[in-house]
Amino acid sequence: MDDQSRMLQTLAGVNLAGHSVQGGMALPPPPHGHEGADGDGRKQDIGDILHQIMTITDQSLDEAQANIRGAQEEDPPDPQLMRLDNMLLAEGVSGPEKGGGSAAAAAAAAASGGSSDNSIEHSDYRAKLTQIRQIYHTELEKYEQACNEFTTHVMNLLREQSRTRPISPKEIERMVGIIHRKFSSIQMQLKQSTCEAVMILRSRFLDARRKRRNFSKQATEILNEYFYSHLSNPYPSEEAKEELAKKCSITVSQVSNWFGNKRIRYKKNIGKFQEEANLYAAKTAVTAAHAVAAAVQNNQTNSPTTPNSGSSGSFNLPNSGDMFMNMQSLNGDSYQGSQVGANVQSQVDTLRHVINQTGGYSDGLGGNSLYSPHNLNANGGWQDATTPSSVTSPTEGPGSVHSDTSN
DNA sequence: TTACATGATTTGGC
DNA sequence: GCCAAATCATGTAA
Repeated sequence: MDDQSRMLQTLAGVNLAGHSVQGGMALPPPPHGHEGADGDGRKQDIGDILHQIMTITDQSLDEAQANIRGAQEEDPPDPQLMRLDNMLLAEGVSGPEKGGGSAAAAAAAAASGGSSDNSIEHSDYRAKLTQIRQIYHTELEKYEQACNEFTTHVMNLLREQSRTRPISPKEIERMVGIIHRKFSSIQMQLKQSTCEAVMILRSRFLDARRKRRNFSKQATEILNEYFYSHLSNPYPSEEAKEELAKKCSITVSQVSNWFGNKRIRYKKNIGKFQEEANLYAAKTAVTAAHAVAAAVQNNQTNSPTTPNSGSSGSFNLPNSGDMFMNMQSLNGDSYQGSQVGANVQSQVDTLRHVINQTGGYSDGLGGNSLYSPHNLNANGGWQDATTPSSVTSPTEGPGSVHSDTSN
């Protein structure tokens, strides 16, 4: 295996099929349509070349060279080479360097939801891709230089030979053509190896991204707090999702996934989540109680005769959702326990939950009947919840009875 | 090793 | 495009 291949493979973390090495030069297996070009084959080719050099006749070398160049320019591009070139261009290995990496990196970033939480992985990916790119260009340059040097060397030999015996331009063309083909095949192998390395790096990078990682405790706590304090309507708006994503250092789609999973799993087994619900309810109850007390006091101050809507009544307040949205938009952090006072709906949820917990069970259903039946309709949907779309449009609150709940 | 928890993906409905 | 539901795949604790 040659140094270049080894380097690329090390970067990609794999062992590609071994390639023969001679004199530090990569000796790849032939691309399709080329005959054997392994180590022995190459030796044979060089033998042929030397043999041809010895039999070259006295002709105009300059003219021959011109013919060679012309012939090369007219040669149709190898389709496989074109594919490789396109791939390398697309991956950002060849062509102008793109800012910070490649199309693949950009695609990977897009796949991640564009968040910054994977920036470390991105920079790692980009660093490795840059290394591959550097190796590729270094090797390519080396090959081109070697090709030119060797061609010049051969041409010089031919010049010398032409003094003693006739050399036909056709033979010169043929010989130089052999040299170029040989170097082209080496270049092709370099491109193949580079493509492989990039593909492996990319797949590894994407695989790593696909790997499931549990969210941090703090993130789970924040999400749970929001969920249980919005149990009547656990459909965070886009803004709330973004806020949660920011707080939890995850992507918005991860927040969506989390809520999707949470809703379905909660609904499937409310009893199992009861303890967790109690925990978060208790956690936020104190804050909520303080906030409600403050609100009550405020109401008494401003309007002592305001009828008490009561906790059970406020649960169905048509505008409770509006209040939540408005308050949330004011501070943007209303879902946090410390600031849950801003979220009247969540306060009500929490208090209802605690009240239900302490108030005992009305039937034999145990904890399961506590307050989820108020939230889940017969079809399993969140009865009091507005439709997800209405969540983002705070013109209606959860209390405004919808018949089009999701299920 | 196993069972369970959990994040991600897929599928189908709307 | 968002959701519910089912499912997959991996992390984790016993």
